[in-house]
Amino acid sequence: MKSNMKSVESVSDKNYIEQVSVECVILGYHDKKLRVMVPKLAFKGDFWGLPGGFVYQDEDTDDAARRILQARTGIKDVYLEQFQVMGKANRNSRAFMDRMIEQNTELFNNPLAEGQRSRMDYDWFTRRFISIGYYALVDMNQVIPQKTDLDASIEWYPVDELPPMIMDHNQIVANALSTLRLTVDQKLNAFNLLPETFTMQEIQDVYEAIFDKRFAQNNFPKRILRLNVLDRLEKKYTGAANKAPYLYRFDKERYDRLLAEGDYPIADSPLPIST
Amino acid sequence: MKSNMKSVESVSDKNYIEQVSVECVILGYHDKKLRVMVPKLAFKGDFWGLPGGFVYQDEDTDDAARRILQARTGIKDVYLEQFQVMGKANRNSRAFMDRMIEQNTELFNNPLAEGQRSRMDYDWFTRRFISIGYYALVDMNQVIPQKTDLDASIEWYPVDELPPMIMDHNQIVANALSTLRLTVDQKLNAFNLLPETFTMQEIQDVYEAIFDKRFAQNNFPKRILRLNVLDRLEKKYTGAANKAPYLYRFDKERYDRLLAEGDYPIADSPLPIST
DNA sequence: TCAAAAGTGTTGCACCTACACCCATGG
DNA sequence: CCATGGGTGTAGGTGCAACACTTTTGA
Repeated sequence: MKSNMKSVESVSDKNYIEQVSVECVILGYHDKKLRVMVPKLAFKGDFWGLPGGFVYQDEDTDDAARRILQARTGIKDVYLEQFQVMGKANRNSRAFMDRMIEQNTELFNNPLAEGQRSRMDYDWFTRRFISIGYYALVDMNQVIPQKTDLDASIEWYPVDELPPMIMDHNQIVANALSTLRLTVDQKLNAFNLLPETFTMQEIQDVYEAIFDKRFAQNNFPKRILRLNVLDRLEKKYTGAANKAPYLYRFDKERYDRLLAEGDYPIADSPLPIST
Repeated sequence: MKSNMKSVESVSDKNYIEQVSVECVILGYHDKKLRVMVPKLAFKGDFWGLPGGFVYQDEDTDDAARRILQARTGIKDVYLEQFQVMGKANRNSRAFMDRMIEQNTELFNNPLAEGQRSRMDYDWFTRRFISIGYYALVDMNQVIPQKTDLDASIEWYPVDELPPMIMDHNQIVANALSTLRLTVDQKLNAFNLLPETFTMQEIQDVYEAIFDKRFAQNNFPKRILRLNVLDRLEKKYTGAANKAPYLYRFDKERYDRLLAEGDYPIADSPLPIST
């Protein structure tokens, strides 16, 4: 495992927790579609895989996810939720690694490669891993996908047009979406997909993208304003030949306060807004 | 770590995945209350802790949870859901272990104890652990709590009268309940808390226990029958001086079929029933 | 005949859907 | 003054909460 592996070489010495990994589903929104940031690996053979990594001994798993996200998104404060553990005994990267090595023999059969270390890294990587799935919600306007030196490319793919990914990564994305749909009414986290301020139509479009379903245009504002967590700001003059829409901002402090005061007992909050 | 530790001695040789544990919240229902099965440890000092354990290299995490559950409940087929990962870097049992050893010096300062192994086990146990939380839903009528040789007692506690447990275990129970409340309408798993057949009043009582909230008596049957997953059986003559209620059975096959056919897209299923 | 609990019907309210209509803006 | 899209109002339907009522059973 030469050159390209250099950046993660001696991975077995890195003071990681063994056999535990973190996988990140980075979700963004643009042009009425939810999108996932997916890197393509810098090897021959068209391998796509979710951004992932390992957990240092002295690091919260949340912080590990944040570190991995920052490398690809460049931003530090990311909305993050842990949503699932992949814990199957036969869950390992051996099939993928073998396919990958087979199609990149010139890299891996190099007699100059540090044979011992390669073997150790191969064994380390292909053990059974318990993987913790996180999803992140980011404002695509603030993020320029950053290639690491393991990536051939890194791009946003609409959730319904994902490339075939390695291992169980397509399934992981599907699970992340299910969880988002199930919990968005409790967590009110969809706003993280938009800029600081947004119009009513934009947030409605986001909800419609999340649920792949249209909502009534007159009720949506009523329902979402009833939550009492949006501030209405000045109007947004776009230069278009129509009425200027109002801008809104999600007041996270107010939401947290309502939660803390117990006025929002999760079981009977003034939700759902997504029915 | 003598005598009582014998049953888990040489834990470091057991081919477990390192620094990963599983904690189980075993939920039952009786007398209008949700209850949790909580063992009390067989040491001086009143230590309660959730049933937990470790994951073998060749074992699914789900199966590890099942194995741990079977030891305490005696039953093999248990409804199980993974709901959270505790991943804080400072999450370890050192504070608990030190308190426990302090109050049980006669066991741990015994010069006959195998000093080396004790030390190794102490170090193994008190490392930082990433813990996977599962909750189980069981029919209390089918379960007799089984003490393992680590338990002084094992009992059902109402969720609102739990003893103070070690580490973050009280918080884990709270999170399990939040998850149950959030997902019960999608998973329709509350039936696992009752026997095979049950009356309408019983399942309503279960929902009321889960949500700590009353539901309208006339609407509840309508809503839950609308789901089209309950079979109405013969009446149940109890000998009581009142009308005999019908018995119902949850038809899991029908539910699975509806899910598989896509008639129940999770996002807009004919739910919720718990509003 | 009565008490107890199961089960059903009625009324009012809240919210949702569908549709129509008004408003602000720039050309 | 018109086209465009934001924003709001109305009418009909559905479902839920509260309450009252009927039914079934054993004593």
